[in-house]
Amino acid sequence: MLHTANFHHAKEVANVAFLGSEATCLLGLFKKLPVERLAAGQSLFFEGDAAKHLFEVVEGSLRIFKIISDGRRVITGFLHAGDIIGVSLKDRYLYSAETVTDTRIRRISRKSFDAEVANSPDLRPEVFARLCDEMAAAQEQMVLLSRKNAEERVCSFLRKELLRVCEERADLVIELPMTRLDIADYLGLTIETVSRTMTKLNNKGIVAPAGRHSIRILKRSALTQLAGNDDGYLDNTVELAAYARRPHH
Amino acid sequence: MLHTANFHHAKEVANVAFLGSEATCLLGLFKKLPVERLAAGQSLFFEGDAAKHLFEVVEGSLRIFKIISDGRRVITGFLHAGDIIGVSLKDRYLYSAETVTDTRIRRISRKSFDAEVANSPDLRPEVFARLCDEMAAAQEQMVLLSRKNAEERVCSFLRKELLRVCEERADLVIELPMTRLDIADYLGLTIETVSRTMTKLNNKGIVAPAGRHSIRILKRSALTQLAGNDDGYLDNTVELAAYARRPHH
DNA sequence: CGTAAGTTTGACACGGATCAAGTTATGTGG
DNA sequence: CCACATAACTTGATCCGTGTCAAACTTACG
Repeated sequence: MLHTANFHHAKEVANVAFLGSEATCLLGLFKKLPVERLAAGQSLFFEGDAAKHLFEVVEGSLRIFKIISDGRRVITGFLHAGDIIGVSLKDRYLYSAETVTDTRIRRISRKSFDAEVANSPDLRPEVFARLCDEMAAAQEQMVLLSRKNAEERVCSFLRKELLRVCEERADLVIELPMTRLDIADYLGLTIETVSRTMTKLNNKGIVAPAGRHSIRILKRSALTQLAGNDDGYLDNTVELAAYARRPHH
Repeated sequence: MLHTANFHHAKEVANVAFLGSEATCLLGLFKKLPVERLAAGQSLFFEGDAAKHLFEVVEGSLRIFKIISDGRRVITGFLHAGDIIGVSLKDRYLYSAETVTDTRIRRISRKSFDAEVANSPDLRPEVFARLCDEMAAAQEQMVLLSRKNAEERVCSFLRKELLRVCEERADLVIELPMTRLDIADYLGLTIETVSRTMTKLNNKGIVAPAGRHSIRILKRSALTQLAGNDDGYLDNTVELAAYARRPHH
């Protein structure tokens, strides 16, 4: 089995049970741990490795992905500052993780993490909440991959990135640190289709180019519209009516 | 917001905190609760409803699904006896649930469930394990929807159903209680493509028809082969080598 | 036995993949 | 700081797998 190669191993300091840290949130568990730096394109761990650590993303972005036969890659998610990698894992990593940009992380052993969580009832709801959010995101992604066309996929992606950085802003320039290939492998498309779709959105005046790794959102509402309403219960009256009209069973 | 309409409401008996039940597994929490019966095609709850209950599937099968604009349906999973519905939920159901067959279920209020779990450290690892399994399944499904062709999808599905019922058997006739439309909406295909793919697998001598809701597996290994190895770390040497060969960043 | 729902099969269309070429960034060494 | 090399991206032409539309067939059930 593969090791976490290609990675500048930091010594595992102070990871062994400093119980009673009394952190009030999960990120608090990482606070006292040393920060490690990773250059862009480095591997953090591989799918199948023993899941010995959890990681806090302090700064930068990562991709997590799975590889199947003949080298097809599926990116199941991107991670950013404040995210924790590995909450939903048992003994093995279910995916590989690589940095997209230069990144700073902190790591905690699963052993310490589990011990802290077991000892602190306050933390359990947050672990649970993070798991649920991860699950909800996975389900939205299944919807996207199952039933959305290229334009809906790209708009969903841009909208998600937009919501992540600014809840309500007017400048509307978002950073997309990942490459087109990353986006394609995340959206279940090819790099060419992503590119063409971006061009189409330019032509429609919905977005405008702002450097290779940034994009300006001109019509936020159009983006939402074209994302193909997967907002679920916020307003699914229309969807459920259409569903009822559809012939099944 | 929609209510759990179309559903024969049972009175909510004995759901309020009978702490100290000392169940050693999650299913134990349901043991003393009354069984409810549902006919095929009944709704259990709708996406967006307040998630007041968790359900144990005692017997039968259910589908969980999301509906998006213009009525497109995505089935995110099927559930069977022994499964628990709603572990990964916070306040709202993220999907709708319907019975596929006549079904028997037990229900517990989320309040009781949470209280029992909070009070019993033994149960927490099982909650966590079920969440992780659900997450792992969701990721496999993302891989399937993102990068697999029709044949790989159908073979993956048949293989999954096969592994679910018999770990190692020779008779190899599996029940598929759901309709072709259900399978299609689960695999991100159309009913016609599912049908044609099944026919192709017949012609190849890999499966044989055994009634509308059953199928005989003739070549189990071929099925595994054609499923497009997403087995991850069990043997991903080949995949990783192919990935390394691929040009990126 | 008749009807309707579910499924299979066929003909054709189309969205996105593939193959190929050209263009624009990014980074590197002189 | 510029010239060059290379990676990343865009655009175009064509192909193919799956979707769509339509019809025939099968099964379940009243």
